[in-house]
Amino acid sequence: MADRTRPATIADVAARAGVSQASVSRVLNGKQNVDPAIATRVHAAVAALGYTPSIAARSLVHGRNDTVAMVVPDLENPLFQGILKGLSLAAAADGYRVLVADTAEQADEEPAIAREARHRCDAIVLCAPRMPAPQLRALAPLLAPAVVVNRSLDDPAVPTVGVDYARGMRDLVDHLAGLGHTRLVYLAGPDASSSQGERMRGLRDAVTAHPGVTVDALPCGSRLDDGHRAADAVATAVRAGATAVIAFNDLVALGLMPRLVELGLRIPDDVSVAGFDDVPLARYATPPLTSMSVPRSELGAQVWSRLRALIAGEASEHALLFRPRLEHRTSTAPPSEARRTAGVREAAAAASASAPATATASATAELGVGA
Amino acid sequence: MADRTRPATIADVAARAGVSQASVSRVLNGKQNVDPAIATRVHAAVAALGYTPSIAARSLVHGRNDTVAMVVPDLENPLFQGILKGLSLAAAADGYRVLVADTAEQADEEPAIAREARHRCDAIVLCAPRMPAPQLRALAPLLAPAVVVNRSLDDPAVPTVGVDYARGMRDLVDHLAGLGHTRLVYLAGPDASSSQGERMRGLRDAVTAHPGVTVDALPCGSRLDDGHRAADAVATAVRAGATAVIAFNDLVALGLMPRLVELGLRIPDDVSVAGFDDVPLARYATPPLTSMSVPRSELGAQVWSRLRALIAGEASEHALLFRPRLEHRTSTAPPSEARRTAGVREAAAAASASAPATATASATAELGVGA
DNA sequence: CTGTTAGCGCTTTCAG
DNA sequence: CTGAAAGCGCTAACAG
Repeated sequence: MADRTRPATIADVAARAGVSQASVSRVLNGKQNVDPAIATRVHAAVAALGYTPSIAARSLVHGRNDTVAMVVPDLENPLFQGILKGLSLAAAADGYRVLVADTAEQADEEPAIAREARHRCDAIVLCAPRMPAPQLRALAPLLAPAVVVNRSLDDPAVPTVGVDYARGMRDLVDHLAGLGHTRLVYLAGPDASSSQGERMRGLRDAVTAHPGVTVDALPCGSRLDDGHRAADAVATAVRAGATAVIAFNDLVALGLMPRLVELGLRIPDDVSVAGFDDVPLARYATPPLTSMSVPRSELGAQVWSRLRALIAGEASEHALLFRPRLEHRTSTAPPSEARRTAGVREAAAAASASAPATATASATAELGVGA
Repeated sequence: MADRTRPATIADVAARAGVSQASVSRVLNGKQNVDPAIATRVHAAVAALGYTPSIAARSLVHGRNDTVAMVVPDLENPLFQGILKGLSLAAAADGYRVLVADTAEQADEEPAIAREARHRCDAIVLCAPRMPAPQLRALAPLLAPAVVVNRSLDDPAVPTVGVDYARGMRDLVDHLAGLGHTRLVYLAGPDASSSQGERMRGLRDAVTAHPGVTVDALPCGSRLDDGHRAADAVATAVRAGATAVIAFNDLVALGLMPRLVELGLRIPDDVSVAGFDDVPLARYATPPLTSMSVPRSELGAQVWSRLRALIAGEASEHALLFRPRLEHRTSTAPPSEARRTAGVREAAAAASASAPATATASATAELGVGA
């Protein structure tokens, strides 16, 4: 039937149906009023030839290709995955597809990758937590239509969909303080990460609001391994009187907890642990991990909503910020009375048995009110 | 300088450089020998105009757009993510980008989604574990160039990159049998999943090879929740004498373990638990989860290697199958002597205290030699 | 209502 | 070695 050597073109269909290409185009795009008889013949020809319009040709004419790009630093991060999924599904509902560009954490390559990806698509979603703010501020407008996700940007022309990390941290500290914790440890994320900065801000606000509470920041990272490696330092801090740990995110918390247990600490009896992001596994951790829930998919969906508006030529909407929600689980509880009141703890003794005594105080930074 | 209203075209560059479009094209594509003087002027014009070739126009002429599609049933599955990441990175190294098409588990929509995605790209990667084999066998060739990942397909024209799930299961049972376990429980994945079928095959082989060993298959699923929900049934089986559980994958195992502990069972003292895939979190689970490691990124990289060959017009390579590697961790250990020899167990009593006595025997299927 | 005619921006013969 | 011209496949005026 159909000639399998060369994909059928609109000309083939027109010839076969005995009409002009314009008519075929009209029929296929439901334009104007077309004689039903012609429509029938066109459809028949299309079916017989197995014709499908060339995306490339159509893109050239229309100047768009119904595809949007999303650059992500790491496809394996649950947060970015969720955003991508939400975006992908929402965009698909409008006939758009998503092109992914994993920058493999190469922050310096991001601008180039973003431009290239944008060039192939009608719009772009920037997820670049590590990119210096000035650089992002300069880059984003050049990529328009673009929306920035997971961080803020002071440019009304570039919509933003983010998470109020500062507020989330503040709420988390409120939670811990409410339980009676006064000496907290924070396992910090990558210095370059924008959300890390926002978290620190939230922490400072919290410390100001809770005069009796202190938070020591320990350098850590954003992944499972980082959390695992930070366990010794945390144990040391606990021995020195800390009763709760806030991890940069759930991955860090999840990597941290088992090692803490290995070091002889009980969670939450000896130390409470909280994460951030509320990844699916958090509720199934041992013990179930208290976390600040972030609506990953919804972030992606909202990104699409803004991107679509931009593509349609509408003015950019207001910045959107989701407030994380506390998911209180077993990993956080009031400090034991002994730990709460005394300077010396039973648990500390247990911990010191297996934990190295290496002091990491030099890397520690206590958050002052104005710090 | 550059006119910001309309993107510069090759004609603009040609005019500005005072040469023909053909020359511009030649310079930009490094074709033939071009007069250095002309090249210089072209480059200057390009820079001045901020010119970038139109991807759409180029695609129309070349008949390709340096993009490949990948359809996945669920972007949140760690296995698929890993494959996507590996593919994305490998493809990027050759100047290709990846378009993702999440089918949101709508197996019946897959063919349509796949065709649509393929139509926008030069090739496609099919990850469709739930699609009936006959349907896939019929579809894949129509999508060529295409490669199927994570399952096999009996078509020499369609390359395949998969995981030897049967062998993995076999090896896992060997491991468990070697530890002394004889009564195993298998938490089965979705019936429609091809890898579920392969796992069952491996299980049957194993049972045949180990005369004293039996495996009871319990319907379960492929996600955290599924594992969590299956805990009661597992506890019942343990009370009835089972000493080890093999989960369809790590997600299931990770969801299962905490609930098992809640029900009063100790892992691995009362019951050993093993997963499959070796997701990053497995090693940080409580207890660390024994799993069959699958090279996720490598799968993606190999997929790209095959796809690239196909795009280049080379003959399709032989099917590739990775053999999972055992990662023996704490969650599997020899059964306690008491459990191993006696028909009655101490742990069972503990378990029965909190676990409902509901029998799930009706949903159970023991694997016979020829089953 | 339908056919004709220009392009969309780029590459590529084919002359010169 | 370079320019002119012919498309790639499709859509969108513009006439009829």
